Amino acid sequence: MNGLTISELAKNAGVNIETIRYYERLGLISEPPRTKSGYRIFPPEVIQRIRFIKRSQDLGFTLSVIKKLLSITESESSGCREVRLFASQKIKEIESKIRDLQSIKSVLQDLSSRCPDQGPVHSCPIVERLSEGGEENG
Amino acid sequence: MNGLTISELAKNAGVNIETIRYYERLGLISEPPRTKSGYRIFPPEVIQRIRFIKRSQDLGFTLSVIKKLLSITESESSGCREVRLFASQKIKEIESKIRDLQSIKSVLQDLSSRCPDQGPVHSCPIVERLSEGGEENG
DNA sequence: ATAAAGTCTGTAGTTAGGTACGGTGTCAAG
DNA sequence: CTTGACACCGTACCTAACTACAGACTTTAT
Repeated sequence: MNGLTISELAKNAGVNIETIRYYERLGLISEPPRTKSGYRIFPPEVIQRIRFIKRSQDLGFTLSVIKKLLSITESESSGCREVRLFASQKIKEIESKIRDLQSIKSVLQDLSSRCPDQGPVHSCPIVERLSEGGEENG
Repeated sequence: MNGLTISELAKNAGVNIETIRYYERLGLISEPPRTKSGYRIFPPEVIQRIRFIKRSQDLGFTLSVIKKLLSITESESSGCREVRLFASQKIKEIESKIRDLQSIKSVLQDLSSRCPDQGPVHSCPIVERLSEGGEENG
């Protein structure tokens, strides 16, 4: 039998042992067969599966999204379209996050540029802005 | 005495009561005086302080950074320079985050553009990329 | 006087993605 | 047969920033 113990799998996939058991609990990898004494024996293709998970995380997918993604790639009935849908949704999310960050950045840059970089803090426009906020008063 | 109860403060500052007690535990606001029966009585300026905290969060500062920021704005000896340092550090962080997101986005866009949006998943470039990764093989 | 609303404390739960530990059982080498 | 490495399970811990709850006490309104 050409299976891997949990630590062999961990080494091959580049993750912690506990992470594997965690993924199993979450249903990201299926429960492997066990030896008569209860040790997990993983089929080698689980290495690829864990790498898939890790690469997907790098692209900003959460584990719950990855779980769905995996089930799509496994089901025979579904195809490219659904996967592409995931991707385009994620692109939208990323774009919106970038916009948020850019507007925060320009606020900070504006404040910084008006800060004399010397003198007491009570004349600092950054602090003023944080202290007083915009126009709103409730 | 013109103090606020915790719920008055919460309403004025736009936060939850529990959040106020949480900030107190973290040392973001100082322990207020109490009535003889133990109720907190907040000086009105705490409203501004909590708003300061909230606005700083909006700009991406964590509570621990905000705590330092608050101590700077309170100390007489320190000034603009330190505050500006915080801001420019945060700008750098934001820029790096934007770069990360942009590179993730272009990977996804590239994959999406090569996806035929039909057909089975085993011919989908997105899935292929996730399954096989780049060149590395360990 | 009594009920409703407010406050107190300490602790536990939440989300996300793990990591660590304690106590026990198992496998391979010498 | 003993030692050491490995594995098992369940649970607790971690960061971050809250949020909720139980059970007791206080204040306010009627």
